[in-house]
Amino acid sequence: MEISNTEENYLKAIYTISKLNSGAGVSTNQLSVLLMNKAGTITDMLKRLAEKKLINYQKYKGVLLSSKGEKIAVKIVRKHRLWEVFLLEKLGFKWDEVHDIAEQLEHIQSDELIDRLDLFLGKPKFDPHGDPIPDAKGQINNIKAKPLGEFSKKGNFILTGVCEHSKMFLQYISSLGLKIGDTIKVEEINKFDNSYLIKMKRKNSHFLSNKVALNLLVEPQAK
Amino acid sequence: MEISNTEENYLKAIYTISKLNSGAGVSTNQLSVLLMNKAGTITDMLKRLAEKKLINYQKYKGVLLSSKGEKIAVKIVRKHRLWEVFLLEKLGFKWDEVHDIAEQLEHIQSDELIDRLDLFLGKPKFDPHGDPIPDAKGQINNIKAKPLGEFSKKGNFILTGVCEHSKMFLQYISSLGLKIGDTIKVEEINKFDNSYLIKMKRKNSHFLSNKVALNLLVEPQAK
DNA sequence: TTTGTAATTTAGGCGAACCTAAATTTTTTT
DNA sequence: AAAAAAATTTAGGTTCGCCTAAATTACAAA
Repeated sequence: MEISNTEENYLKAIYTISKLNSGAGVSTNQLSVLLMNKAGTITDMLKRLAEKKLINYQKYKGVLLSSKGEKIAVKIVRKHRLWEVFLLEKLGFKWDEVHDIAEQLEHIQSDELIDRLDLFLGKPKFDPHGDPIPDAKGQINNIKAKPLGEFSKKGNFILTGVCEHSKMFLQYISSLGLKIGDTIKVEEINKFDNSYLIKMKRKNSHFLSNKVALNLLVEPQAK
Repeated sequence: MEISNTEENYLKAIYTISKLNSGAGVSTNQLSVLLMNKAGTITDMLKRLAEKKLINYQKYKGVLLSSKGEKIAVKIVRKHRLWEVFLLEKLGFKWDEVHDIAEQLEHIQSDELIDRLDLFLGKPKFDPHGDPIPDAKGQINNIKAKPLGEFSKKGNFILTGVCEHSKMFLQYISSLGLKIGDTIKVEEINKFDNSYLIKMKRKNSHFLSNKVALNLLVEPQAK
């Protein structure tokens, strides 16, 4: 079955919003805002997607992806994030420049291409923003990442992403020698201001203010 | 001005055919064959492209690119060939697998992307088929490559491309250990059947039939 | 529970890019 | 140079993806 770029964008939008909705039905209005189309246009497309069995749609009741539709949406997310990694790591783009281009690249059709790109990039688990990259089977590394600042236990964590994307912040954490995927060991937590004393592999210890810690997404190390 | 993917494909097709025509006007029929659309469809589009001043078109008289249209066509060719190099050299695709994917990638819009890709690939002058890659200004390295079979002199040549792109042919020449960029030394030419005795760097000598030699694009080594 | 408002759907239209079939122009053949 | 054939254009129709405006349904408030 042929699926147009536009249809792909709708599926992706439904996917994204239903995640934010924590799985609840996605409304026409929400889609109209995200996709910047009029509500009537959205309804038109929902009908078409429903005919193709890509979504479960009942008039006035909101919409959710069918399993077929979800498979496609996840694949687009996978492609998007892989291309972002490529643009950043291989071509030297900045964090804030990659999104629009990845938005185009995510529609390139070739399974072989995705597989090879994945391999070329070293099968990354996270994209430059710390979001997980679904694997070839659509499995998403469903981490329970939270800001480091919300944990109050010592021990090892893995840096999986950041909340704040400003140049200043990113430069700061790079200057500490921190990058996505690194292991961070929390040695002390200061009860008074909730600052952290951390240590990275083969590096010196550092203090992190609570403000910084709230912007570092980590997961407890599996061990 | 907005130019759609479809319009880009038409410009590229006109460009390609007019090269083969050695610069003569491109007919509706030729376009209809190459683009696999009906003649009436072609006429529709030619009118639109003419309105946008991308082509010079007179009813019944064939069509040529305007300078504006040519600029765009050359850029698409540049993008196509750069992506081909990427797919081949970085992702390990085979010669015959890259075309369809590059056909999609050539429409990605971002000047920054092309520039960075170009740099990443080492500013290659030729694509995997030996066709020249226009530079950022649209200049094409206009080599005087001819089929080896049309030279009747001994000495050193550089393999810059092939005429025949079939899997069988490409596999045959790979099996001889030949690839684009290699130096070929012609040691003997058989006057009777115009076959060639050649030698490559650090390899054994081989016979090449005239038929094969006619499909190898070479240029005499500068030296 | 009725009424007003917000969300959604329906209806009718538009341009892009395709099609078929008929009309026209060019080219070739006799 | 006239007739036949081929190439091209025109006319009218389709689907996709969008729009506006009107009608309908759902929800919230009085």
